[in-house]
Amino acid sequence: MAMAATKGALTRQRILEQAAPVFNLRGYAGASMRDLTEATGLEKGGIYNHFGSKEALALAAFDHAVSVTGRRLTTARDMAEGARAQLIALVSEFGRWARRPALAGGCPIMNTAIEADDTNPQLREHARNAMNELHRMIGGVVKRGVEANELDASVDPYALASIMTASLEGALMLSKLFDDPVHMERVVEHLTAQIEALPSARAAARTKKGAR
Amino acid sequence: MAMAATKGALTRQRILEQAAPVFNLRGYAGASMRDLTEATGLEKGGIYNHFGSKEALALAAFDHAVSVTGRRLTTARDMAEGARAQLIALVSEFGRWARRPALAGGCPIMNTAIEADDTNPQLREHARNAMNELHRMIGGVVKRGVEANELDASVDPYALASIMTASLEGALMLSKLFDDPVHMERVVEHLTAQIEALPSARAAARTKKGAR
Amino acid sequence: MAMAATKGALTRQRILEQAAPVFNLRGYAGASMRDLTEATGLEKGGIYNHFGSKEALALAAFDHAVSVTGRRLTTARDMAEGARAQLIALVSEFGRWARRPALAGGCPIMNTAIEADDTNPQLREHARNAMNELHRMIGGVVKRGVEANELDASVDPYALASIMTASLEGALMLSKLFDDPVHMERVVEHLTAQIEALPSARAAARTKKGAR
Amino acid sequence: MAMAATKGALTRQRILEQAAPVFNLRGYAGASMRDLTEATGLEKGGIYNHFGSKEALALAAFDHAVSVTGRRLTTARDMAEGARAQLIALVSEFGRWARRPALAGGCPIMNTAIEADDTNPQLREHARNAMNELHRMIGGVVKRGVEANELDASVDPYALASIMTASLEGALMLSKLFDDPVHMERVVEHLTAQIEALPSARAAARTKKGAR
DNA sequence: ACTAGCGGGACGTCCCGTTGAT
DNA sequence: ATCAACGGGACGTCCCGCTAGT
Repeated sequence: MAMAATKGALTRQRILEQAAPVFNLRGYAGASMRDLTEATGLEKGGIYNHFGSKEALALAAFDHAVSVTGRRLTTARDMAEGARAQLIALVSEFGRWARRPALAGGCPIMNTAIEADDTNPQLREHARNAMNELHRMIGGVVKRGVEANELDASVDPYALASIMTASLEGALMLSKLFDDPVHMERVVEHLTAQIEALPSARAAARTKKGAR
Repeated sequence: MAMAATKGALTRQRILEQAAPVFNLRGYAGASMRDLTEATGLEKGGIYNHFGSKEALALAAFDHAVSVTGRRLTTARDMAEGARAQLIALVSEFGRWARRPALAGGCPIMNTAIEADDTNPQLREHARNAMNELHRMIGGVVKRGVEANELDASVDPYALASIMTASLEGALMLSKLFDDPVHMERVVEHLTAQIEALPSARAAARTKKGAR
Repeated sequence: MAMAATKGALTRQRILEQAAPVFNLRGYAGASMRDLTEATGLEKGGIYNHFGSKEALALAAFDHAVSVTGRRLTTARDMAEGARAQLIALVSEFGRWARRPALAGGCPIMNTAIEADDTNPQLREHARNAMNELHRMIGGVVKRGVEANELDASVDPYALASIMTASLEGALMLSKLFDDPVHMERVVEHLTAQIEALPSARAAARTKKGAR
Repeated sequence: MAMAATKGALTRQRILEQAAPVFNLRGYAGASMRDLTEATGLEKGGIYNHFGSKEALALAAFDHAVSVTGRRLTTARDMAEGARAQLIALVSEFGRWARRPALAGGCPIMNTAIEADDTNPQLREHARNAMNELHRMIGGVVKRGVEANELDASVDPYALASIMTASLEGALMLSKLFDDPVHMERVVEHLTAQIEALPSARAAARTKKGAR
């Protein structure tokens, strides 16, 4: 039973892997079924066996792309210890994508946000969810840093998340546009300095403990 | 009369004004000639009298959009005095667009950069030029601030420009995606603080002189 | 004054003469301004000086065509004496058009009736008026024949008119379609026999006068 | 299945049925693709899948129209017995069309003959064929009447056909133009009388035998 | 009366996304 | 999974009827 589904599921997976970069490079409006058949090596009918419409395939391919890139970030984060180190690991991993993209075409979340926000509610919803995950990933690191008395409680987790997300995504866009990683490098450097300069909780703790 | 060629030019201008938001909202691949005829009130023939192709119209509409939004920024800049004030004025004007877009659909430069960077060399070139202008606008303010002994020479004009551009564009994307201006507000606040904290030239001079 | 209008009026007349066969051959929808400029040797502006629209020119050209062909019929009629002879003259003249059209393209009234009856109320109205004239021309000959005691009062002028008009127009269509005058010849022969066989008034008169 | 090709053929048929009255009403030059898409409910692509060009569709629609109207005539003919009765049945059926057209817009053969004779050789050829059929339908009834010793051999089948066709077509045109069936009624009455008065073969035989 | 150019829109090709038969 | 065919509609060319400027 589980095996019966296996072959089809593999094909489905293969389609997603090969369709994701196509959508990410050409956009959802710009990618044609022809582009997809060429990328997958399947005929249209073959694709339609697994996805009811181009729209459904686009959504699944987007989710696939997000999960791939997301995994890269969580892995990077998990290899570091301490809030500042984890934040810097995230910045650093994302920054690397200016030279070696995690997925051809750039960040799928930003690409989809830009293309779909005014035109495709379904895709926009997926993009919102994905961006939220990224946001929460960063905010979560900060939160745990505060809880672990590593960062001062005055650090607003989601303000920092907004700033980091915005500048990293913006920098990726700039570096892709100019085909020049320098923009990303500047932003990475800036963010790293900001993160290192985040106020430590020790002072507050000391105040509390040793006060009076 | 000298003004003989007027009528056609007016129509051309009208087309640009009405086509620009269409392209900016739907993307260049997503905007159909039908969308454009509906937006302009002209039929295909009427449009093709003024632009040789949809591509040519897209380029002209992009340039028009850029010049409109660019003018907003230069105006804001010119109403302030001093490098820091001008930088803050730019940030503030751009930040306003999260609530009241200068052009329906967001920043045309970012939108076009995202859509066209992998697919449309012509558009990408225009987007590069436009982004370069923005970059130079910010860098220029810093440079003149240094020359006027207002900012310390250690401030790298183009590093700051990359950081500001990236985070503003990224923030606009976030606020549009979530339909929530808070992301832009956080970034504006952050950038404002950064700008205010830029080292003054006097301090550096004093330090040099009075050191030891 | 009268002379001042002369040159323009001549041009107007020339346009009508050269436009009429174009419309009659190609139809009003099928004739383009280009066809008309080529036929007249004028540019579009030249024609529009004399006619406010293609529609207006078409109406005038139709009326011109009708007056030309109508004149041929009245002339033929007026060269004969007596009702039967006049009717036969009309049939004969119309019949001649199968071999030598009075106007290139056939009978403008029928052509216009066929083309315009469902689509162009203005043209249809002109066609109705023209056809009515033809009808009255035939009916008038019969009427006067009855009044002159040449034909029996039992002859219905307008029934005969309908029959003659219908079969002559139909025959012209057939002969044009097949490029074969035989159809017209058969109808002319038939109508001539019918006309000759129309009951004379003498019998009725005699009856009246010498009745028992 | 054997019926595999069914769907497309049905659509093709539907297009013909809905395009035929459009062409018949507006003419072949006057009917636009837009008129046809509106009438058929299909878009251009849908129509061009089934017909290679507007011209090809026009020809097929004409043939369809002719076959529909032709069938009406053959049915009427076949419900009568004897040459005279069959001729009268044909006249009567055709005459009915002045009040209730067999096809919106009148007789497609005449309409096409008038529009296409000077401009469209292909359509003219189809019109010739169709008119020939009608001609032969009438002539055939007469011929068989002669062979069956019902009509005298002196009756010329094709002369009668010309006269009947011409006057019926002409009468239909008149009644449509004036929106008044009286013209058709007069012609139907006239033709009916003519048909009834056709010399019988018996009379001729008797004459021959019993002459002098 | 000519000329250039306007805005309109018909036309037909091409390819899109989708379906169904095999 | 393939393949052929379907209906849809975007695209751009071309020419239409008409206007304005000279």
